[in-house]
Amino acid sequence: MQKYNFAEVIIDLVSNAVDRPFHYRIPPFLQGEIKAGMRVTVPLGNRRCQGYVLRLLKETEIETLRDIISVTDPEPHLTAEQLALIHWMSMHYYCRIIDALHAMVPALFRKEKRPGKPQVIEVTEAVAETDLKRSPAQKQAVNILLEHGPLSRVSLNMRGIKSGTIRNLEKKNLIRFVDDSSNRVIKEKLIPTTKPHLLHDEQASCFDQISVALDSLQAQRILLHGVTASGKTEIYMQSITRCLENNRTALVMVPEIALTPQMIDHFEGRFPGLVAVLHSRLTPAEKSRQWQAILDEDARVVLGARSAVFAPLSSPGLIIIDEEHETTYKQEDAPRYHAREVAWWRARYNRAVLLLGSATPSLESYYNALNGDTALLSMKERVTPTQLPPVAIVDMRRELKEGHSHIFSRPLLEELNGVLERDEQALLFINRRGFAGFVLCRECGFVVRCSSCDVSMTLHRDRQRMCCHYCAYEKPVPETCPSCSGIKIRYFSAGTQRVEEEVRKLYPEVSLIRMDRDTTTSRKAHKYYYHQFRDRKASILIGTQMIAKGFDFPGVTLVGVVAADTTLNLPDFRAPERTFQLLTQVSGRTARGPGGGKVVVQTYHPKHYSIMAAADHDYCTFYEQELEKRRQLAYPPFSELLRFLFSAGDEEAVFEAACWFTELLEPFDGAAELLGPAPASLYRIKEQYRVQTILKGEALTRYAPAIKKVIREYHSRKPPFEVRLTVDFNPMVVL
DNA sequence: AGCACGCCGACT
DNA sequence: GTCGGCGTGCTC
Repeated sequence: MQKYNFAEVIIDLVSNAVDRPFHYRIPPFLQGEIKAGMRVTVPLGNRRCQGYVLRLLKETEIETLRDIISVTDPEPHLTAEQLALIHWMSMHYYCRIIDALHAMVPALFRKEKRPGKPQVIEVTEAVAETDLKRSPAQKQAVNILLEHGPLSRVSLNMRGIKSGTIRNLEKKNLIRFVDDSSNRVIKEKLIPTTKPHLLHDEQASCFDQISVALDSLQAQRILLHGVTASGKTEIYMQSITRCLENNRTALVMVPEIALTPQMIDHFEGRFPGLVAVLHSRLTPAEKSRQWQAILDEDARVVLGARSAVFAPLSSPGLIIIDEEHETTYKQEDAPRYHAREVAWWRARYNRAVLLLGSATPSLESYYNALNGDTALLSMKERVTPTQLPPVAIVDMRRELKEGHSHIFSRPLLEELNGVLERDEQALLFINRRGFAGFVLCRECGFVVRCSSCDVSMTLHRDRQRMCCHYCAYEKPVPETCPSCSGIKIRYFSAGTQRVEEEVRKLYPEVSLIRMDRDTTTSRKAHKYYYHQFRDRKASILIGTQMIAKGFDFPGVTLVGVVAADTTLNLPDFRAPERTFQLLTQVSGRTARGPGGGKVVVQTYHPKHYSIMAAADHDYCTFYEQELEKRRQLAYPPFSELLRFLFSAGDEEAVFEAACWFTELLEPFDGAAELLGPAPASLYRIKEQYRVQTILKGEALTRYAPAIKKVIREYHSRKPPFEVRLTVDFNPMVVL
């Protein structure tokens, strides 16, 4: 048997130039010491670098080999699963190998020297004769240790013991650190502080089916489609319990915004001492410790946001993604992964169940459910029966025709007056995010669209042209409406500031709060306004996206959507889906109080299917229609998109680079559809011109190696382009 | 990334 | 005559 004399190493440097494995010789003194996944120090040029062993090799073609200098860890730093996932991500998301690795392991953990043996804390004999009445924190810590026996530092942290307390106890010689001799299986019984709730019929039937899946030990994907407040969280928790009983671990993902202290308490209450929490507010040291706890199997349940999808749980049996349709699960910079896709990869690798929960599932997940790739479970009842609010659609064309051209329609004003008279509260919602200009006829609602891509065309004011940023088709700006010949066809814009001004004009005495990116730069400000409004210090809250999610104010009896059209006419093929989800979400912001509530939606497209379906709370009709449209135009989920975005300050250079690159892609035209290069809808952002090319087709991953080659060619072109290229697989927004 | 190699302007 | 500017190219 030939020996592994060589190692394939990826260098820990973020650069396109070293985004490939390097081969090194394993010197005799390291023979048998080195395993895949270990960190090593290797010579590169005239210096030493950290690297990661991807795999061991028996032979290599490379002739100019150098020796590995040293190994960093006694045990592999990366698991076999992580190594495989890194490879998959670099192909699937067209990112550097090192970017995939960096996304997967917390920065500090990568740099730290790993402790040789895990240590646990035990009480010393001195505890018996020490009075801790005056230090309750220390007393609590000692009590926990007496009850459970020796515990690791993180285990104590997970039970609310601060690091300072541990330090003080050590100083007093009341505790000591010893090597951990236990075998770290579950060694404690679950003593939940919150009891499982009794499930109602629908919940019980869903839970039964999830249980069957969990017990089957096969990879399965389940979509739990449950209306708001139908009790999904309780199902999650009981499923986790089931999973732990099978001696496996569980991962729960929620959108960052939903990861509140209450949410964490909820899970820690049910699974005391077993929950690791991963989110962006942890300090690097805390994050690193949580990571170690997961590796040591101290934590058996992980709760976290997007990046928690990489949590190094040894044998996950259940991965839950709550609010699976949320776009925050897609990472917006390299590696541009989607947590739902990574989670499914991991579920397959580990033969685990992937449970996707949502009141408004993504088209992708719904489609998978329809064609049988995903099991579909539905819950239509709310736990506490409250009616979904009536939604009134206001036709803004008619308002105009009847001489009312104000941004607030008469029905909305009427409702607003009522709310203020009764001393209740209202939310006024205006979408501005990713705003791109479109042209709309105020008389008939007509919007200029591209006939082949079915997205709104973008107005380019400087050249006075309409442009489709998918296929680059152009035409002049119409002076009269092509549909009704009206003359009130113009650039459509709306903003929170404008809404605020108008409200102040109408109701000078009423106190109001505006929340958008301008007024809530700090997290503190966000919290402050939230509490101000909840404590009824203001009657009207005006805001963007950020007030659509997770805000529950019992005082709110009216939600006004000032301009549904801004979302609906975004030049993006997902615009109807986003509109439907948004309207459904904002509707959920009311009617939770005892008196119920109302929703008023203002639009120039009162008959649009996504608006009508949202108003009727009719999910199926919406999905059917939207899926049919996607099928006709071959958009996801019927295809995959690969977006190449070129950006630089020099307009000409951007086009030159984009054209050069797109020509290299031409061999794929036919196997897939090649669109562009075309100016991006948001053509200039921060002085940067943006041009894009889109590749649209099925199973694009087949071409990944060839496309990667083209990307590499672009980066190594001489003379080089001073134009940034970003590649995004299935982008969430194409603006 | 980081560092050497390399070929043109103002200094002891 | 040399010191040093940063453009280009490479690292198993």
